[in-house]
Amino acid sequence: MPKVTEEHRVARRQQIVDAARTCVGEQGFHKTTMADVIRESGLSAGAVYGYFKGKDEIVAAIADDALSSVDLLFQEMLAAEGPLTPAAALRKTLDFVVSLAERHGTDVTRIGVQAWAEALHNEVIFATASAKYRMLRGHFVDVVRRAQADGTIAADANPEYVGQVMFGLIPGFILQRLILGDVTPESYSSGLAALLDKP
Amino acid sequence: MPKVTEEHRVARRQQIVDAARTCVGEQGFHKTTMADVIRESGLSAGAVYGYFKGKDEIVAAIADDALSSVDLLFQEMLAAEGPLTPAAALRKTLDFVVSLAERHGTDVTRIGVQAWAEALHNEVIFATASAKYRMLRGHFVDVVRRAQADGTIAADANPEYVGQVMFGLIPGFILQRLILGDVTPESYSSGLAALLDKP
Amino acid sequence: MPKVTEEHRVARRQQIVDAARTCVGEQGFHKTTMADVIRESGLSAGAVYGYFKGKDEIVAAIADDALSSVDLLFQEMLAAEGPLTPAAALRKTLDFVVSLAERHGTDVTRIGVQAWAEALHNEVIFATASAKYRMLRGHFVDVVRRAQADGTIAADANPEYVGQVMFGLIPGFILQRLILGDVTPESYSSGLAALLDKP
Amino acid sequence: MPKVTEEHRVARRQQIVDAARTCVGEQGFHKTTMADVIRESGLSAGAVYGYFKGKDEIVAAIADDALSSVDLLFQEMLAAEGPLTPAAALRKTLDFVVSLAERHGTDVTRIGVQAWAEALHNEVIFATASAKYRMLRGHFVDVVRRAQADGTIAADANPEYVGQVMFGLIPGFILQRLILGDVTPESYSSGLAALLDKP
DNA sequence: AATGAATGAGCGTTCATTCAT
DNA sequence: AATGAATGAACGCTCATTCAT
Repeated sequence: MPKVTEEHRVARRQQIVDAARTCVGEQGFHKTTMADVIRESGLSAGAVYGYFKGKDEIVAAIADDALSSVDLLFQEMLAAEGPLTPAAALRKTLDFVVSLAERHGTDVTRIGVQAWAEALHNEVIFATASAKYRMLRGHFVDVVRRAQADGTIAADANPEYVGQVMFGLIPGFILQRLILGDVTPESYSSGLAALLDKP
Repeated sequence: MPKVTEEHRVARRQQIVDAARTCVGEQGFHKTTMADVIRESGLSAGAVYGYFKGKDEIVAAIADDALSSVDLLFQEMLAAEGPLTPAAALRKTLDFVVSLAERHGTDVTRIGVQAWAEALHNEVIFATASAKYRMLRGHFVDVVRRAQADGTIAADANPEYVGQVMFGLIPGFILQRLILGDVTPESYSSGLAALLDKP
Repeated sequence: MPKVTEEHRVARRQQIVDAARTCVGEQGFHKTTMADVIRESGLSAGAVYGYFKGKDEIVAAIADDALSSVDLLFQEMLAAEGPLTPAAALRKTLDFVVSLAERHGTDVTRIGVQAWAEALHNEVIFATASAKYRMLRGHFVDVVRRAQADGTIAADANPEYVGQVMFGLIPGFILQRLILGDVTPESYSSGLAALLDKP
Repeated sequence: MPKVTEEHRVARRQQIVDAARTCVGEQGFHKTTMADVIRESGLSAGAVYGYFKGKDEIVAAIADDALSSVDLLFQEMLAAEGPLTPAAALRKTLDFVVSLAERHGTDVTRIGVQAWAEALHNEVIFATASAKYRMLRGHFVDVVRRAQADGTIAADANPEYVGQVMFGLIPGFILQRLILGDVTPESYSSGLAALLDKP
């Protein structure tokens, strides 16, 4: 039992998650078999089980990744002080979602949609989704609060509720992009602008 | 028990779909086994296979039902001539979604979310989802066109794009309701109103 | 429960056997399902079971028919008194086999081959095959005895043994015809003649 | 138990084929279930499916074995130069068939008869049977050609046709042995001799 | 006599996981 | 640490047969 560096372990783990993500992106959580993941990862069954207790743990790891990814944007976006209108925040988010979707070989948003469904029957993923989305929505609430400070949004509005709506626009964008294939950040943003700009 | 009426056949079929919906609502498409559906339906394996070619066909039937359900609202809503602001249409839709979710023993929106994920890897369900959602979104586009006629929305806006946004708000509502559990038609509508009413 | 004439019963029974023979000729005994037979016969499940106890009985009926068919020839062939050399008897038999095979829509010899296999694991069919083939072989033994009387065959030969050989040529003819497809009564007879006519 | 030698794999495969042959010999191809083969082999379901894609492949393997077995004799018989009369070749073949039948626990000729029936509805087995029997019959044709060189058989006879007859005697021997139970290489050979030796 | 919907045991096969090497 | 052959419970589905009508 030769000892192995921590780096090695991390790299191996990532190798497995990457393989699994590829499989899940192509076939979904349930059609993906451990044999698929093992083959794609280039490791042996025993090795994979040395890093993950079982399929559930791998699925949870992928779902976690996919669910977290949008959050990254906000860390830099909100760090930059200054005015950020809700419309601008949404536009940046949509652009980021698309860039995520087109990155790598696998469309992360497809994994995300899988995760939504999975969350309804899998406690671990439910907890992750719940936490990640509460945090993400919280960022939108922050944006709303800034907008209220700016006077862009009425001061007496409930910022939580406005945050629900802003956050709530994202899943619909992802879904239409995947299933109807005809939404773009431009079309969606301009549609929102038209709704906002009351004549 | 031969020589059975058409009604009987339809009832039996519904019995199976209902049983399957219950199972899928509780466990998801993939964890639901045919044995589950058979047990829940109270029929025998052979009987179930007399009405459906296989599991895929049952899954497609449930997904179809779930995906279609919201459309019903629009048939009456749009039939009523007269002014219908986008905000009002959305509010009515959300109320309807909640009433659907609370109807029966099974929350239809949970099936809907399953169907989104399934559509990404199942051609038949993809086609259904695509068709149903294009139609549903089309109804919102109609509402937008009326609003443009009324002057509620700028005449030079692209109604398709505005329709994308209105339709796009629904999945986010469903998802937050299921995963975060704190959105209501009231909160969501008032959040939207705050966003719309520019000071 | 209306009474039905005996003719009607016989006709119905034949209808079922014919349907079953067609199916078995196309798919073999085991791939043929009762549903196939029921569909092909144009009757209902209940009706079929009114005439036969079950699949085994139908299979036995078909096998019986197929196994019996060659015997018919001998009844007329032997009835005609006069010299009948073994070679001539065999030739007539082969011609008859071919005519049986090409009769109707179904090749009876294919059913026969099925029956050979089935006889090895099915007591009823074994008994039938055993009886029919013993009788058929007996006819050849009669031919041999006549040939011995004529001096065509040595008087001290065991006619049973010669009968084994003559009868034994038939399955090989049937098999080569079905699987190699290149034997004819002519080729086979002339091959036998060449073997017999020692230079 | 990883890292297994090629020998081990071959042995395991044989273990499965042997088990399957035993089952098929007792019950026939169709009554033999995978559960039977699995139980008889002493392996697990998964292990069996690691060596064969499915039941069809196992059936094909057994049929192939059974159909090939007689060919072995000819390789040594024909290797020995020198006169080999058709009658002698046939006698040797019959002896060999009987020795095959009595070898092991399973009578290979029973499997062979199954294979004949199966070939009529199974392309793979048809192809195997066709090839094996064409080759086997070819060996008899070689014997006939030698006999023509020796003057044992008329030079102007078609050796292919004589080969058909010689080969054609085997199935009839096998069948009578299995179904009538009263033929032996001795009785069959002496019957043939009586037919050949024209007074 | 005839119907055909219903039954349910049992089929062939898969796949997450283990453990001797 | 790593291997991969082996496990076996559980899956989706078929089909000979029955029986209320």
